[in-house]
Amino acid sequence: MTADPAARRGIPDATVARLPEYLRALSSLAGQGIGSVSSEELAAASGVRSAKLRKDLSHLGSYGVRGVGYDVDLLAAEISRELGLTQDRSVAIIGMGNLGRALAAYSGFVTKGFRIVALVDDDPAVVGDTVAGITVRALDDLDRLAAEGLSIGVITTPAHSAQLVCDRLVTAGVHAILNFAPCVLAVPDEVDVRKVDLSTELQILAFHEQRKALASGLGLEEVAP
Amino acid sequence: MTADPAARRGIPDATVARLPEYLRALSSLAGQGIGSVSSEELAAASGVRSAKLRKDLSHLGSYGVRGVGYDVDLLAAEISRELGLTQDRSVAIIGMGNLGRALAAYSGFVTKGFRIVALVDDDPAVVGDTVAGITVRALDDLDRLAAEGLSIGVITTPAHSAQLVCDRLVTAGVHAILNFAPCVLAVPDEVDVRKVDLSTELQILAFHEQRKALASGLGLEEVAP
DNA sequence: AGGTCTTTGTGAACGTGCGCACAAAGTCGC
DNA sequence: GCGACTTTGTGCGCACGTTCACAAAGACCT
Repeated sequence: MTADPAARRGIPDATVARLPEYLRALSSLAGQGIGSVSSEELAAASGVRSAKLRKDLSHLGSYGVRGVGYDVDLLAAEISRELGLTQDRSVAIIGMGNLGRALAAYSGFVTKGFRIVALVDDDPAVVGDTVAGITVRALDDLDRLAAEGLSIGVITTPAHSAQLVCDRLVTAGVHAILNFAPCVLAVPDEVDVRKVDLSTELQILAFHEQRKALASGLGLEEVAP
Repeated sequence: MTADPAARRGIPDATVARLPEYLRALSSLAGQGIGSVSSEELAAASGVRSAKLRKDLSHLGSYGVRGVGYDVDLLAAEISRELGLTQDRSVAIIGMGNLGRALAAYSGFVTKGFRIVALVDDDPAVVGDTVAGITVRALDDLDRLAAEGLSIGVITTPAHSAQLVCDRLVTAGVHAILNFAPCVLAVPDEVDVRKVDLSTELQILAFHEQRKALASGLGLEEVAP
C-alpha cells in the first residue's frame, strides 16, 4: 500500500517551510529567462546547502535530470502544486490598524495565489471605510464570509482582542490563522496557527548581538602572545 | 574551567527563540499582580509543555524554588538580562513604504528595550517627511548613524533594493538585520540576518490546508461500517 | 557505440531537540 | 522537628533534521 510514486504522506515540516523560498528563487530565475538550474545554483539562490535542497526536493518526487539539473518551470509548477497554490485561497485581514492596512495594501502575495476577500474591524468608525480598494466590514460579517469559502484569517488586532477574533474565526469554520498579535492563541487541534512577531525577532537578534559582544570583550580572546 | 554557575556558553537556538514568549507571558502575569508561577502555569500561558519550559529555563540557571515555582519578577529580569535587553538597542528602519511606516508607528517594541533612532528612505520625495514623529533621512546618512551606535537594521524595502541596503548596513558596521523583503541576503559570517515573510507563512498554511483537505476527501476516511 | 563527465538521489553518520518519568529539594501542616 | 506533598531540574530514549560521501543515471563528445 501507498505505492504512491511521489512517496507522499509526509513531507517534513522543515522541508515545507523552505519550499516557498525555493519557489521564489525559481520565479526569479524564470524571470531572467533561465530554463534550467543545478541544485548548487538553486541552493545558492535560496540560501541553503545543495545537499539539503536535493533532499528536500526528493520528498516530492524525482523531477531532476542527472547530469543536467532541474527544469525551472517544471519544478516551480511541482512545488506550487505541492503547496496547494494551484487553487486560489481567499484571505481575510482582521484589524485595520497600521499593520493591517499595510498588509492590505501589500501586493506581493496577491500574485502567489492568495486573494484578499475581506477587511474587517470592530470599530464602527472604521467600518465602511475603503482601504486598498476594499470596504471594511464589521466583525459580525465573519460568519457570512466563512460560508463563502474563506480559507485563511490574518489577525492584526491588538493582543487583547486577538483571542476573541480567533474564536470567531474558528467558530465560522476557518482552519488556518496567521497571527500578528503578540499573544498565544488557544485553538482546537484541527486549526493551524502560525505566529509572526517582530518584537520576538528583535529580541532574538539582541541575544546574538550580546553573545558576540561578550565573546569578543572578555573570556574568549586569545592569550597574549 | 567554565565553572560558570549558569553553565552558559551555549543556550540552544530553539530555547532562545522561546525566551521572548516566556518574557511576554511573565509581563502579562506581573501586570495582573501575580508574583509566582509554576512551570505548568507559565507553560500554558506560553503555549508549550511544562517539561520543555523547565528544560529551557534550566539552561540559564536555577531560578525556581522546588515545591513553589518561579518568582515572576526575578525570572523576567533574568530572561531580560540573558536576551541582552538590559541595555537599550537602537533600531533603524530602511524603506518607508506601507510596511516601514506601520512598523515605525508600532509602539509595541519600544517598551521592550528597543528604540527607533532613524527612518531611512532612498526616495528624495520622502526624505525630510515626518513619520511617527521622526524625520526620514537619506540613505547616505547610514554611516553616520552606525557611528552613533546603531545596533539593528530593519529592511522594509522592495526586494530589488534589499541587497544594496544590506550591503550599506554591513559596511557601516551593523551586525544584526531583520529582513522583511522577500529575498535572501548575502552577508559575512559575523552578521546575523533574520527573515520575516508573510507570503511564506501563507504558503505554509496553504500546504497544511490542502493536506487536511486531501486527507478527509480521499484515501484516509474510515472503512464503511 | 562507448567512454567520460556531470549532477542527481540517497544511505549512513551525526547532532539537535523533545518528552517522559523520576529523583532531589524545598514548603507546609501538625 | 518530622512527615507528606508539591514542584523543580535532569538523565535517558526517541524522533527529527542536517551533512557527508558515493553510487546510479543520464548527457555529451568523439
